[in-house]
Amino acid sequence: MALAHTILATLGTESYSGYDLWKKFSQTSKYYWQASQQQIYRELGKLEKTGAIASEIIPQSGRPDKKLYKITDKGIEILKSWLIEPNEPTAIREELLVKVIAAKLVPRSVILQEIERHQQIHSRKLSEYLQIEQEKFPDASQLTFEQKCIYATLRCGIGYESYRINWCQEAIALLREA
Amino acid sequence: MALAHTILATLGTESYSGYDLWKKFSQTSKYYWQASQQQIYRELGKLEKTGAIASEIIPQSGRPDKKLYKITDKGIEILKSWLIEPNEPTAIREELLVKVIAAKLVPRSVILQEIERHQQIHSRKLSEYLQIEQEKFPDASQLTFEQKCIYATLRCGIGYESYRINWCQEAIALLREA
DNA sequence: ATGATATACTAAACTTGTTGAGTATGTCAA
DNA sequence: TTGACATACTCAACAAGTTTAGTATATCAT
Repeated sequence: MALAHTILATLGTESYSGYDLWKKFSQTSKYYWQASQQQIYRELGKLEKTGAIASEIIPQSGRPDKKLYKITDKGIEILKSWLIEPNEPTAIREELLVKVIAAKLVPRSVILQEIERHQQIHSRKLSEYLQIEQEKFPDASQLTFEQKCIYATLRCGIGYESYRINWCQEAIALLREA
Repeated sequence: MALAHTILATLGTESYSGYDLWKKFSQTSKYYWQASQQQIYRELGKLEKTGAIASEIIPQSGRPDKKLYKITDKGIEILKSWLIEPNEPTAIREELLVKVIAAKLVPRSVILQEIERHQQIHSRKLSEYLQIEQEKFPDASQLTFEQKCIYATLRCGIGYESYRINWCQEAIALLREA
């Protein structure tokens, strides 16, 4: 459901082609929504059928033609009515914790190393996000409302990675003891 | 993929019927995996077909018969080989953040109230988890390895809810300012 | 000149997650 | 005695997410 709304929200600010949307999702939108190229193209097709977005073919020389999508008035209405509906918090599905539950079946080092590996992945993401924060949001008090909204999603990403790192450290300490 | 492994991991300790597994998932397993009754029954059917689990029908008087499932040697092997494979961290899909990105389309109070609502939901879960911690894990140093593994998943749940509450507070403060 | 990478999109099979209906029995409270 | 709730399971349709393959052109490094 929400991929459609994420696309509508992104097209609310600016027009994008499917390919550009995918790049946007791989870069800026990754703090809150992850989607593959295929998913985005399929969703764009559906959204165009319902009339929430409209496309225009942009011919390009030397490159394949582009389909530039923009949101329609109907799309904005769909987005607005979704915004005022409450939604449930995300369901938790954490593979790493399933592994922890089944840990006794394999040598202890297997799980400990996997937790450490995850910690490193999250550490790398955290430093990336902190760098973006320094570069793009050096002074939060100077931001417009729209910029604050984007900054809030970055802060959520920072909080998430920090929480993951902390848990990994705690779990390693807890499970390493004899 | 991982629902099958979560079921196998749960059946690794004790035999369960589909209904009991669902209750277990709604209670203890909820810190790391959420699944509906229908999903569990379907997955059990698949797992039995592949021979990872075996069922035994338990006749009951006054109640419908029970299908008690237990893990097979093949199931344990499947679980073990999954455990030693690395896995990627969970993809982030946070509807609330999509709403924050599109916030400018509706009055500011709409988003602020929704964030507050989420904060309350997470606060309720956090106090529930903290109470379970006090009751079941008063002294972490006294636990066996298996108990520590379960405790680690509870700590993850506590960390998650705390991170969500903190972010909600931060976001409300950030977005409330003029 | 060969392969890797980037642009730009389409198609389809498959798995996973959600939603709703249906079957059948028992307990407990209003 | 009627309805709500709990036990215990099956089936089916649909939406969302994953995986793989394909079309076509351009740049860049080895």
